[in-house]
Amino acid sequence: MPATATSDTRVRLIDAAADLIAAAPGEDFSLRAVCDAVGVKMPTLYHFFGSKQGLIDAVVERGFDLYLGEKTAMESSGDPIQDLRTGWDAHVAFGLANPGFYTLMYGKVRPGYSPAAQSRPSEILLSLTTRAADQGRLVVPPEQAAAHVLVTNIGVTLQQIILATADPELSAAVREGTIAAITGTGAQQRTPLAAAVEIAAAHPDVLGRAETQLLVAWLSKLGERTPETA
Amino acid sequence: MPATATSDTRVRLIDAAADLIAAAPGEDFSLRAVCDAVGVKMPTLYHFFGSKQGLIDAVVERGFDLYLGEKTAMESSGDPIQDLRTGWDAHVAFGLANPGFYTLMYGKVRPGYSPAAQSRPSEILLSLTTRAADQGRLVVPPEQAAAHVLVTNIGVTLQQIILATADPELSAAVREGTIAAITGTGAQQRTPLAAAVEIAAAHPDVLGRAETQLLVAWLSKLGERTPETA
DNA sequence: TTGGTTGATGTAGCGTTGCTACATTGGCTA
DNA sequence: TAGCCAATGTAGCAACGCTACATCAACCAA
Repeated sequence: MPATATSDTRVRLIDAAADLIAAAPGEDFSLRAVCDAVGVKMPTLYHFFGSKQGLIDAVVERGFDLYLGEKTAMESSGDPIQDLRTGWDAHVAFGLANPGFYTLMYGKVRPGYSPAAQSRPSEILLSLTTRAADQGRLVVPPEQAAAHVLVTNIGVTLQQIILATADPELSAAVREGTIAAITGTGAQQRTPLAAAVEIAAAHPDVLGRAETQLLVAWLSKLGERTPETA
Repeated sequence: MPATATSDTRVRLIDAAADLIAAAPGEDFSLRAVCDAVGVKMPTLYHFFGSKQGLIDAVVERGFDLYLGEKTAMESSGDPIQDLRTGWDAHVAFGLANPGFYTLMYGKVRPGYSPAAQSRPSEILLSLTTRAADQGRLVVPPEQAAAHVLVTNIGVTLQQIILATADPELSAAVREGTIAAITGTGAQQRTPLAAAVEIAAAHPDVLGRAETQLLVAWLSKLGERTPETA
């Protein structure tokens, strides 16, 4: 009797499937259980989704919508590397909060297959590494940096889902290790600020004399106020 | 009529299952297909393995036997960190060569479940990090170092299985990034200018946001025009 | 009004799946 | 020789993904 907006039934089927998946992440689920939950017979489901994989695809799409909805809610800090950090933590947090969605989005291991919607967050990631590269802060191409971040971020998230335990210490360690690897930042023995001052002073023509003088002053101030970088 | 050694049928069932799994890694497989391949009926399979999961467990066990057989074939270099590198590469190589086994061993994501046999390679890994820690070469506890290595190693392997493409460059980058993270030996490959950018961007409050942005731009320009400093 | 098209749903049933109750066989041992 | 037990077959169950077909309501053109 109903038929409210643009196919309410379709949405309810996706919701029911997502609920069943969330109740048993990583496990299989029955289409008949989905239909029973909505109060509809199987041909209706097949009318909308064509196959079980079609329904799963729709659920995955919704998962990425949810994920990106949370992610775009946080504004950029202006620093791409810092954005990488908050993006990493958001990724892990989403996986732990939604293991059902996450295992479908990133936990299905089959050669040659990955959900099309994966490209959406991947492009955001790539834009961040590209900005970092434009600022000369990467020691690897932005594509490889993005792949490096994605692969380790997924690995650390899947592991925590399997253990059913959040391990923020491990996540932070892998995160910082990854960022250090793509930026070339490691344990320092000499202060790079002093070295940067030398380079600038040796090439006053590149920026102009006044700008160089100001740059040197700023670098010195930075060195005084950030003693941990020495 | 046969009945050669200690249950030949059991071994042949495992072999047939492994073949089917290898033919379609990550996909499901049918017990009847396994039985047909061996020329036996289902109750025989159930006599030996009790359930489908029982058969899968046996296949996984064989997968770890295979993996550890390859792994223990390579002798120790004497240096635990170097052993970590060769162990990493052996792990990735095994996953790429045996995606069917590997997805069962490390690719099944279900909260609270992981194959018992996983502990065998994990203990080898932990003994390596423990030796490294005894030599004072780790900046984190050996348990966290082992977890860090395992998680990134699995992540990089699963990704390459999904893409059905070996990416030795990415694998090596993640490997070295991970080792640098647990040993604290940062790759000193980047220029002091990039390091200065890093410090400035991490402390935008010292100079102010606009000034920091200008400073970053100047340092980047300086880097482009003074290639000899790289 | 009429008649046809289209989307949405139900009835019924197909073949396959994991699994099992039960019967049968064959070799080993008491 | 008698009995036990591991190994295997026969037959079938319930649940699964999927589909041919019919039905019904809504819309739209003649």
